Amino acid sequence: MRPSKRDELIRKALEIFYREGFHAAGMDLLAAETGISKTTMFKHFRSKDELILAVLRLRDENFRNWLFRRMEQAGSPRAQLLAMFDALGEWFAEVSYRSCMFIKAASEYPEPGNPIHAQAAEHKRLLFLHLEQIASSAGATEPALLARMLLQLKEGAIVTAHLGHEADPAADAKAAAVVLLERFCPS
Amino acid sequence: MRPSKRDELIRKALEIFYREGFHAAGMDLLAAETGISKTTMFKHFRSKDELILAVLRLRDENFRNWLFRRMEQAGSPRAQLLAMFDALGEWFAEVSYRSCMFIKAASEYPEPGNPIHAQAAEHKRLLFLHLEQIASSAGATEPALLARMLLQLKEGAIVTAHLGHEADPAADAKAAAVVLLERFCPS
DNA sequence: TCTAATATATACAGATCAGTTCAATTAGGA
DNA sequence: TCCTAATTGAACTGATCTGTATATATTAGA
Repeated sequence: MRPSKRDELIRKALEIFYREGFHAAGMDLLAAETGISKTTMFKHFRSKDELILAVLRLRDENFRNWLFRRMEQAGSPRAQLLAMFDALGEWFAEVSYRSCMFIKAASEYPEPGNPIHAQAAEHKRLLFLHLEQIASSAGATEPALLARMLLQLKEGAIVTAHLGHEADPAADAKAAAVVLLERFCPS
Repeated sequence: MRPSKRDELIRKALEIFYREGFHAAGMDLLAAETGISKTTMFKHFRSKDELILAVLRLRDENFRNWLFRRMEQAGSPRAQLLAMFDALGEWFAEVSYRSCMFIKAASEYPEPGNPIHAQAAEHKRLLFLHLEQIASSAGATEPALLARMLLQLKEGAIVTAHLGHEADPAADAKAAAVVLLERFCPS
């Protein structure tokens, strides 16, 4: 029960950073919106950047758990790969949808050497490793290449859902994925 | 010769915003790095947001001119569509590459109603219209769908080139585009 | 009830934020 | 040369930034 305040802070900070942006959301705003005093925040985290890193760790865990579980429900490896885009479609439909937290983090901390940037990159790497394994299970001729292609469609759909005018970016990405699977994943 | 200071400011502000981010780069930093006084900046632009809008207008013009010219050199419509990814590859290889200015703008101004966000979205729309027309010239069965798919690959490659570990995102995207063209663009 | 950890409010430091004011300076065109 | 517009430096406003200091209040276990 003791670390609950810390967890509560991370959880609420995640929502606020996602909604407002990292630079735009100051520590005073976090204190006001979370009801957690600034003193407590800086007792749990030495700096704002460390809080952001903790937020990104939570987001990575939540997002991968959510996505991979949705994919598992689909059954065959091939169906799992396509199910990713169905999950994305549900995500995009949320009214609070505002793109990917890690793309946003990389946008605000553009230097690759920055720890926040590096942690965002690590999330993408973990996604790749998982997709590569599923592509391999699906009997893909080039699992790594197929995984990279599907992930590019995913990132493109995420950006387009936030920035574009298109009706259903997830459906477009899925349709493209079907074609790629036909080519690289003989069934 | 009179509006040169204004143009110079926009041009230099573009580089600084692209490198540092919009929130991270303050007006004082702009004044220090451009050598243009803050007084002059606020005489040309009522606010920082208006300067950002001017920067995005310039970036839109520059980027589309550059990309479309590279594509035109390729010859046939089908080759033009693929040439987009070759151009992306050259862009990604620049040491100063730090993702897409419009994705970054949308990340820092996440509300769709924000004028900066809207202007970034407009850039993506103009890209779509151009690609749709080329896809149509190429005899695509569904030009709009093909254009949306190729653009998703483009955005995905841009994000991956900034945030990923992959060796050559542009080549991956091009390989996927080849497959999509075979399917949607009978030659 | 005592103890020790944890959280609180409040005020503050020092820097930086966007934006303004104003007098002095520079430059171009007639 | 003269006139006008553009630009400048520098100080300034008031708000906000990250982070700290201090003293008080809350909480939970022994």
